[in-house]
Amino acid sequence: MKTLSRENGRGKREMGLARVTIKDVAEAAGVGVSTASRALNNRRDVSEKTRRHVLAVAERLGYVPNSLARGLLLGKTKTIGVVVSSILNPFYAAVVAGIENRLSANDYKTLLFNSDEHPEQEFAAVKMLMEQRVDGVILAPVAAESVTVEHLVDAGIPFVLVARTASHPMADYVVCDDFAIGHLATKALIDKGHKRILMVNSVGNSSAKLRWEGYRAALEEAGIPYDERLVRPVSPFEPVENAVSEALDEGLKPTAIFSFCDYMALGIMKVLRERRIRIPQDMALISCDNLDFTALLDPPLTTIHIPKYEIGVEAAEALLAKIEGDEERRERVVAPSLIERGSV
Amino acid sequence: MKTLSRENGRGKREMGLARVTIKDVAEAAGVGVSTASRALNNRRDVSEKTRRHVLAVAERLGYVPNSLARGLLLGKTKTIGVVVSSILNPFYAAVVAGIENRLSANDYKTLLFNSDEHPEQEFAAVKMLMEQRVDGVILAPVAAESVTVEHLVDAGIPFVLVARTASHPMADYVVCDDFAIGHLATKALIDKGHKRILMVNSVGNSSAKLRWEGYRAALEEAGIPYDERLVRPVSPFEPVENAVSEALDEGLKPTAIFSFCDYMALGIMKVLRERRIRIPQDMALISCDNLDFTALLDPPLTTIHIPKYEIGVEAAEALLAKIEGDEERRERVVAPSLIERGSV
DNA sequence: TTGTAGGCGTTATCAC
DNA sequence: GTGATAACGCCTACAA
Repeated sequence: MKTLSRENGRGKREMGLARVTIKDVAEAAGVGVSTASRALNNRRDVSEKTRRHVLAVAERLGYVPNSLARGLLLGKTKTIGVVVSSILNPFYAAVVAGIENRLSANDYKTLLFNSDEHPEQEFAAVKMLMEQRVDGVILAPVAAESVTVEHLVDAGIPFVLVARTASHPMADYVVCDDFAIGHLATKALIDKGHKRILMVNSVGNSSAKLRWEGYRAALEEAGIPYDERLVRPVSPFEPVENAVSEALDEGLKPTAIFSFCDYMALGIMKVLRERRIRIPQDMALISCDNLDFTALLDPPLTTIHIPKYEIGVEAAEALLAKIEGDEERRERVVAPSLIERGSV
Repeated sequence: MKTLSRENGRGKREMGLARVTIKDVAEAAGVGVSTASRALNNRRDVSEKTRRHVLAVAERLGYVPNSLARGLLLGKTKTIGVVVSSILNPFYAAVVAGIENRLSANDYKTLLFNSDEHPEQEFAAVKMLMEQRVDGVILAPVAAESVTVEHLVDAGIPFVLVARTASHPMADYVVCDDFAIGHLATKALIDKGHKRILMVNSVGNSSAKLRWEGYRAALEEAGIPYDERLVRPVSPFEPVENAVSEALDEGLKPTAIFSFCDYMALGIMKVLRERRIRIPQDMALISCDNLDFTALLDPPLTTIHIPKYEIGVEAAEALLAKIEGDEERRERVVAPSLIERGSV
């Protein structure tokens, strides 16, 4: 029965891995394991003298506590799982940065997964997180109807949706006011005299739906008829360039474009540049996110600011509260704002 | 003695957490735990019939394997720790994306930490990773002289440096050829007739040092005297704008600027714009990274392409090989390339 | 204040 | 092909 342990032990020693356990520390310090444990965890019920001694011995031996063992015993890992579509998207990078900073302030680790906008990948990620026994999950759901959210609710894992919502009545969330975004952007365009506004939208998620509603509301308020053909849902797997080119070729004669995000705006600008369509003289362009490079584009991009980092921070706080046992529903909607620059 | 376990059990059940263990599955399926384990892990030494039965029962009960327990026993977590300065930096976002994709292809999880360019934070991150018992670490060291690297070597944890190196002779790494970058950029400027080239550099890390050497080499080859005042090391905590403004105010009369990265170039462009210094007519600007927005800046930025994603992939592969027991040293240096656009 | 022992959930070993 | 059992490293209730 020693085989397993010896093999493991040797394997690790060969690689020089920290094989020192609390038992080793206790023995070397000439105390019992529980005393060592108490000392290591800065508990009060140890004499100051032994505490110092144990700590010194642990240091000398290069003792590294094993979170796996601790997590297994305690049923808590101090780890939060985060699932967003892609960390390559600076929008989510900012959100995640906010989450991570807030979480680490409370001594929580962040386990990050990308869904790449695939519901299956999203689900698989959450499954992994459950196996890792994370204490909670922060999720930017791929779709409004999300099996993943269902699963999270069933499993009883504390979670908070971020940036996007899902239609589950139990879900807490921290999002930007997407209706307001759609309305704000469209109205800004209308105020400049535009009537035929091409909306290059995302598809499937809650933001796309709500911004579209905001777009329609603004049109209606201004008495401008809604033209379905002017709304282009672009899947994340399709290059924006194609969608824009198509729309432009169909003779819809838009005079302005409302882009779902700054990244799409980049593609749109590329197409316009190739076609020698000048911004804003021939075509106005407004976008969303306010990523930091937008101010230095040619022309500087008019965009809707979304407090990305702050949304991440708030999501983390909401989750922390839930984990601490706060039963209150959290439905936080933060306000966007218009950043006027040269593209409208 | 039941107190602890009962309390844990209840606590979890209250929250609805998956409390189903392999033992529960075994009992419900009417088999022993080892049989259940074999079935769940798709081992051959189980009859197809029982395998299917066990799997069905597990599914019905909503069994979620506990990676903590498994990791504790096996001494392997299938988790890799990654430490970069900041995921907010699109350069590292790309590197991490490459790492994550390659790793998940081999069923490894990625545990991500930011160092924020602080050696202490970097060290703390690695400490956490060790507590989590990660199987390996990928690190973009803050400084060339790194206690963290030392620590990693001492602990015997397989690791690979990425994007930057450290001066430890034992360290494997995957980097871009920073000397070549410095040389390439400087030469491109020299070829356009520039002689007074302001280098806005980073500080402390290996890339900064090597690019500076490349810069000097290119100058020397062209017979241009090296002027120390034209090299500006900018710490990550200092806004580039200040450094550039200062340099400009000192009457050094540079005709071109070599920026350490596209992000710094953004700040540089802001300053130049405020001062009504035209690019490239009054001042040439070349940068590094080739982030995707650079093509659409005003003017489009000439920059050195660094294969960020690929570097991440290669680092992951190198680490995987090490973990599999490959003893071979890995010192991979990938080539940069010049992307000529309108800023030079 | 300190030591002893049990168990968290899993898998490898060994006997059947 | 299957089942019992011993660890992995840790923390805490209890006894001393």
